[in-house]
Amino acid sequence: MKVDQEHGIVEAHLRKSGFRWTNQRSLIVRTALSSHEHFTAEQLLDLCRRQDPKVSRATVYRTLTVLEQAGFVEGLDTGDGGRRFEHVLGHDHHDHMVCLQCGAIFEFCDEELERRQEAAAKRLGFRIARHSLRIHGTCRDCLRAQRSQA
Amino acid sequence: MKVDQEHGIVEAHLRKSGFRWTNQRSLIVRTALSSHEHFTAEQLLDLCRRQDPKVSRATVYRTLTVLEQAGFVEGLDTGDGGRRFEHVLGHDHHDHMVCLQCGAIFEFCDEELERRQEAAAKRLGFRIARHSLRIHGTCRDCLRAQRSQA
DNA sequence: GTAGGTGCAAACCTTTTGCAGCATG
DNA sequence: CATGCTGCAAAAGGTTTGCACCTAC
Repeated sequence: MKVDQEHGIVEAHLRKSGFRWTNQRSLIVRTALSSHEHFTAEQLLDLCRRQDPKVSRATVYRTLTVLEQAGFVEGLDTGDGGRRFEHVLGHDHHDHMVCLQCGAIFEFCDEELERRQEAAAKRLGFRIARHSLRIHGTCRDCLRAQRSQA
Repeated sequence: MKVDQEHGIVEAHLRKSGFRWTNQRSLIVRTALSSHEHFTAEQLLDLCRRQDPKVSRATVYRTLTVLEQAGFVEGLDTGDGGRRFEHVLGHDHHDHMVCLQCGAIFEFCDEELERRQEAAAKRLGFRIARHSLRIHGTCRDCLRAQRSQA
């Protein structure tokens, strides 16, 4: 199964980087990889606790930090002070549109956008580590709902 | 002076929108307009308190909300849970590169980037309210410092 | 055996809110 | 003079940290 394979990749990478591979990390990684949504730290904690009720919040946060630095997970600000995470393994890079009405997140991708960002960075002598393009607005469904109400 | 003029524009707009024009709002707006940096709410509070030590934190936040909704100010997540604001009056829209080493923020602008975002939104039937493109990485100066150290 | 990781609870930081009093229109 | 705004202090929400114990290597 895909999750098992990716789980193995993460394990190998973290071990090679000198991290210990604990039961908690294994569980958190597996849970994150199985989660196809954009999840909050709190949601991930809940999911993990279904398997092992005594996983601590701190460990989930600490593990998310490790995973984010290793590049397996990406966090994106939701604009209201919170963050959502998504795993990146096996996904192509994409950007996000966030509906301010219903909170839905849509993914999209545009190669040209990427290229122009790189060009802009080069112009300034800046080395890109990551980038985040978020478009906030109203999604098709909410627009439709608004119109039918009016 | 430019700040006075912009201050007048904000005042007129808010009055017209049914908001009251209080001493506090006047002070906060003037201070924000005079601040050419990307400031945090707390920094703005400090600056205001130099003029009037009893301005409250709540009023600064409430005023920032009003200004943001009116489109005079834009907030951007710093990725660490905080936000920085900038005033928008008289500035063209631009995006940001944030140096992860030194925290410096660089502005850049690319019309084609804007157009392609609009095209992507149109494809999904999404109406854009605002968007935020942040590129994280290492700035020219920090890269140079790294190299000279090595 | 010894780093490094974990769980707990408390601390932290930024932002929001309830409420009584005040000032604007 | 009524409503909207302010200041205060407390609450809220998300995340981090100190510390004693535990466990992978």
